Amino acid sequence: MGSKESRNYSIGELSSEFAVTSRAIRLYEESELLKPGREGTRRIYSERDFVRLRLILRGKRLGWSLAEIKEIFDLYDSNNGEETQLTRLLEKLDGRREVLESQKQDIESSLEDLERIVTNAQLALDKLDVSKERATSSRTSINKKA
Amino acid sequence: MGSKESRNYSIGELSSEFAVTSRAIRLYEESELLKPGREGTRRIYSERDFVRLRLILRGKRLGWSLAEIKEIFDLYDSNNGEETQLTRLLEKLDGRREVLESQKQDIESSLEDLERIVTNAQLALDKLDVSKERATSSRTSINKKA
DNA sequence: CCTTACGTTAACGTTAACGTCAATTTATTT
DNA sequence: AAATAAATTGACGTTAACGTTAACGTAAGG
Repeated sequence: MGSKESRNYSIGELSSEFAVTSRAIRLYEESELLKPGREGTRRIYSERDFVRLRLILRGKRLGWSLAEIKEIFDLYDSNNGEETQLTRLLEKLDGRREVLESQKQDIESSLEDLERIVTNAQLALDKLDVSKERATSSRTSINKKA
Repeated sequence: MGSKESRNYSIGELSSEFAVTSRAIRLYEESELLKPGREGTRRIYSERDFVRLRLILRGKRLGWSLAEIKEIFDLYDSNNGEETQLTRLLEKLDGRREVLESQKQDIESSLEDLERIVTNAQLALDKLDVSKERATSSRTSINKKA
């Protein structure tokens, strides 16, 4: 059971894989988001760390702070099967879901705004093109007639 | 034409309306995101400022920096109808759209993750409840038989 | 006139999230 | 063994986005 052939990673590998500096990765450890093992003095990252780093960066792209990300990790980790903990977990998760949903709504509003602006700009641009076309209509019309 | 009965706002009104400090609002001005008029020394905000403030806060909820938000505003404002500007505007807008779309994807991945965790927690909780129910089955079964 | 509420500028403080050395150690290649 | 590459631990610097405090102005109400 539980014998996943899991690779290990050096800090440099993670760094280049995810395009973050090693400084950042160490900071994430200091912030208790990653807990790499040691091989002597060197950090040795497991598959779990790999996954977590991906989650961290995804969180960052959504504008979350390291503290918020840690809260989620802790939440998930503290799942010890006790009813109180489970209930609390569910509550917290629901809170997060709400935030995500409203964030999604913000994005959709933004996309709508963008689209309106794009449409207007396109319209303005088309008008300009039409003017130009008229300005060169002699050549153009010949082509059209042919 | 163009005679929209537009209200004006004091900094305090905006502050309480959007639940941000006046300090923040002044900072947004300093960052050239808002350009309120003056009535003597006091700032007087127009409907346009009102709308922009809403946009600013939406941007912030999406994790954007004030500089990024300003870039968008500038972009939008610089729409002078020249072809080069229009083209540039469209390019930039497309860039923004890509970011928004990928951000949306991040959110959906997060929501999926959440749902998986919730499902598991629910399952674990249900099992606990079932155990409890068995423990009190005498009373329960009477009710069911009746 | 005095108080109260609201607003102003200016300046310093703070926190988060890193960047940037510097000095040293460890591992690998030649 | 010597050189090179990759890591390590401090420690200090930096930027963004405000918070906080001080010292003062202004307008309204009692």
